[in-house]
Amino acid sequence: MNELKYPESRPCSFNQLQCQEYGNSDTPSSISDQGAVLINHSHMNYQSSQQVAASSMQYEMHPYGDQKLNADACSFLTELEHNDLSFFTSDPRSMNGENVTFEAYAGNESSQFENKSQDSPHTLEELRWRDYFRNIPARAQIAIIPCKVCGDKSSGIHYGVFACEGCKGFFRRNQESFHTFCCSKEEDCEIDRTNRNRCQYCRLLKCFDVGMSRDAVKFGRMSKEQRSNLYEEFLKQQKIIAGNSQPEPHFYEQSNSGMLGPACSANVLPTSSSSHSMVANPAFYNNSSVDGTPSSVVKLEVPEVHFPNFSQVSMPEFQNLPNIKDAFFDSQQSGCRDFFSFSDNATNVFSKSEMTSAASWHEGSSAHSAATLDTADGNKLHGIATFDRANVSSSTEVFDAVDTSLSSNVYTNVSINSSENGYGHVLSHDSNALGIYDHEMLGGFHS
Amino acid sequence: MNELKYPESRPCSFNQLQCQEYGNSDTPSSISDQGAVLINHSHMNYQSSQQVAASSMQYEMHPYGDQKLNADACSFLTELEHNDLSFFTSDPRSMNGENVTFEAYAGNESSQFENKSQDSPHTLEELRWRDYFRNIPARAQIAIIPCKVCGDKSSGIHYGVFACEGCKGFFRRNQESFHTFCCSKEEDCEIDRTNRNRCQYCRLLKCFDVGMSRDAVKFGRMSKEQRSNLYEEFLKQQKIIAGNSQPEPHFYEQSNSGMLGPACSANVLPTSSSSHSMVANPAFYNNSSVDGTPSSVVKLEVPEVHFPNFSQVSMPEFQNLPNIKDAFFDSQQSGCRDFFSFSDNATNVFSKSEMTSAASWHEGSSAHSAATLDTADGNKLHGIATFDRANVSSSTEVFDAVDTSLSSNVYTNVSINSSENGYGHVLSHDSNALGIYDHEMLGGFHS
DNA sequence: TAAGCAGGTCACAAGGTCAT
DNA sequence: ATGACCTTGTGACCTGCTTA
Ligand SMILES: [Zn+2]
Ligand SMILES: [Zn+2]
Ligand SMILES: [Zn+2]
Ligand SMILES: [Zn+2]
Repeated sequence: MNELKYPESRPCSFNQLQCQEYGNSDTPSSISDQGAVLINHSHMNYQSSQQVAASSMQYEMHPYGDQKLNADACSFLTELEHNDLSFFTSDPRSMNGENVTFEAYAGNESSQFENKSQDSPHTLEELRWRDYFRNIPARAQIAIIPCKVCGDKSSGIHYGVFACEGCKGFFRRNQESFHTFCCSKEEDCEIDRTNRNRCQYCRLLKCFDVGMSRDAVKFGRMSKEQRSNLYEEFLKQQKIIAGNSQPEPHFYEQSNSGMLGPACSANVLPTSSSSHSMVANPAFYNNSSVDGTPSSVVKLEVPEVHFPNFSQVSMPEFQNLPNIKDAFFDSQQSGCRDFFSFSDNATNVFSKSEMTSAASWHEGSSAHSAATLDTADGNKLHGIATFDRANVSSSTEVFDAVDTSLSSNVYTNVSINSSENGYGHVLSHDSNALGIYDHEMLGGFHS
Repeated sequence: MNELKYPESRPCSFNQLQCQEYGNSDTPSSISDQGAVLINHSHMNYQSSQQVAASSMQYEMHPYGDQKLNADACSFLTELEHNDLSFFTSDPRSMNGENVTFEAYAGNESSQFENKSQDSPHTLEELRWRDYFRNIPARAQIAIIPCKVCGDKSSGIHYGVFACEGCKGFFRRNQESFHTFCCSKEEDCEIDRTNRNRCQYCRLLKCFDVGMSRDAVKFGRMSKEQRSNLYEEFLKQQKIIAGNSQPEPHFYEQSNSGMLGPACSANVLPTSSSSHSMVANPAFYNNSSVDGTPSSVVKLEVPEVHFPNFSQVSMPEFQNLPNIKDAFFDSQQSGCRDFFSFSDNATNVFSKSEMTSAASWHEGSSAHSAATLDTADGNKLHGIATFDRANVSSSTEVFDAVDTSLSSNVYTNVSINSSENGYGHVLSHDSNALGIYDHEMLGGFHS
């Protein structure tokens, strides 16, 4: 039975946790004769603790300046094997609630997350990839990063460390008042989400071990560099998640409708229209009776999955959701692989989802895009975005590359000529899908 | 326990501040009988809720509303004596990790620091001098100067004093509305970057103590005097930083090679090559046996000074230094004076160093530059930069003004046609110095 | 013009609350 | 005692006004 006690003195730096004196020592935890634990923590000042946190997160220097990288973002699009990409791009600066834009990047066939080297993030594709994910809001990225203490979903950087609400409160309480903890085992209890409350001693120990400290407190909003570091950590976590996922093979039929452009192995996805619900509707993909009769029907095995925070939300409702300012929905192509990330920018992020199918089409003044996704955790998601085509068309680059023929309601094999970042507002999934194409997509919601 | 109150009325009079004690004890750590550590944490009153008026502190009105800085101590620039300047210039926007650029200005021979007149700042020389130091971005100078309140990096003169963004905002908020703060200790809490948020009372107190006041607000751009004062403050800070290093005196020889252009009183600096170390190498200047035999030798007493953060760093190591993204190394010429500034952009800056000699030369695809510097505090620094000549040549302005003859391996007397600031990546000091010229230089490291 | 700061903004985290 | 949720101070960044 070991006892962990610590003093109540105010700015609790680590050196105050020492047993005999207040000077610093690098000595790790040791056990006294009586079994009481003497914990020696090295003093951490503001900077050093930041560095510890950073190093523990394996931060790498950002390899490129923030602004310069978008320049040639889409230069490789001409190399696309499948050029039947349909998307809209516009200058994000011209974005607003009404102005719906859509962006697509093309890359190579390799999966951005699975295949990229952790150490050499200097390929153009990876740079583009990173540039993309910077647009995922910090809160969503933070939620992906586990608590350094217990592995639960972190809620931010607390006392210098990514930590969950629980560990944050636990650490705070133990900073505020006097406590004496004991470990009934070997002082090496594993701390995870489920058992973090079983041993306060080891939990507090771990809090210190991972670097939690009042001296590491950082107020105010993140600097750009910190934001970049957060992004790096997020990326790292994405890779881990992607590496663990075992998506099950799925079958779906692909058919050439003959309506699409020559280079497009087109498919027709008949859909039920006008559901005005944000919940994914498998019927959307299975229904074959639509006005525009497809030449062939694609069947997709699709579980019904609700988009978190968007379930059962009609389009007008969606636009007025209090927590959602706007939504972005952009795509990134790398060969024929599809990749999709969806987030409500609050707590839930579905990233590293393989897109098994996607469709884009026009409908009067609207442009639509739909996708089916295999998420990293084995679920399937469906997303449909409707864009105000009139607004999109006002941003030049877009329709230069898009077949705007409404008569055919399909996209032809078009080349992309815009490299700007754009965001597409996801307004609803109500639409018809008349074409299918393979590409990588990324999508998310800004809140 | 003291309470600090002050009214909301705009010009917050100091004498309206009141203090009152309440709250927390400052119990230090204690050791239990069994040797277990008992650590007492005081409750930290994030926001004082219960305050009781008691003893009032009397503050006197701050005597100065406007912060008058020291008189300008500028040096005077004379006409050019030596035009044998060799350098590279390029648009910094074209810079990248591979693209090394280099820029030089000419100055006169008189010592900027030692010989300058304090009282008559209106000579042509002084004007030039001012024009010169204005080329050190004010923002960079400001960043060197610590916040008078907490010591953090200041962002400018706020409410009359150099202050960081945090203390600026803190003071503003407390001017805007009524607050009541309490100190849980002795009203003398130390305010630094780490703990500035632990006692609002003492922080505000210090704001006043250092002279922050709405009456001291200064609008608009800096006057010349203010700009000069900023520079003085900057220099002062530099000296403090530089004073922490204790370089030992060192010898080096200087010789006239006769290989340089007509207007250049050329010298040859034999060097040991390929040391690949960022530390200044006196042998570089002492060695007289080189391919290009010098015609005469000059002996100078030179202390060996290591560039902070770059000591003993080989070129490959340097490029992978965790804290350094890239480095800039640029020079600015004004007349024939040499000026050099070296910084890791974090904590250490060696600026206003007189360059007593400099050399540039080509070596295959590389361009090199070496310099010896008399720093403002009387030390001497040595720096050598190697640039990828191919990349430099791709940025136009550079070689227009440079003799690129590789056969002679020297620079001729060329005229400078670019005044832009350029940044060069310092990759190593490994090189041979075959030419010497006098010019002003600025160099530094981006981190 | 451009430089430079006051003030505003709002992303963030500390600390408080309270149902469990 | 815990932790999801809330309130509030903080400060990095931006905008607009002012002045050289
Ligand atoms: Zn946790
Ligand atoms: Zn335990
Ligand atoms: Zn400060
Ligand atoms: Zn205090």
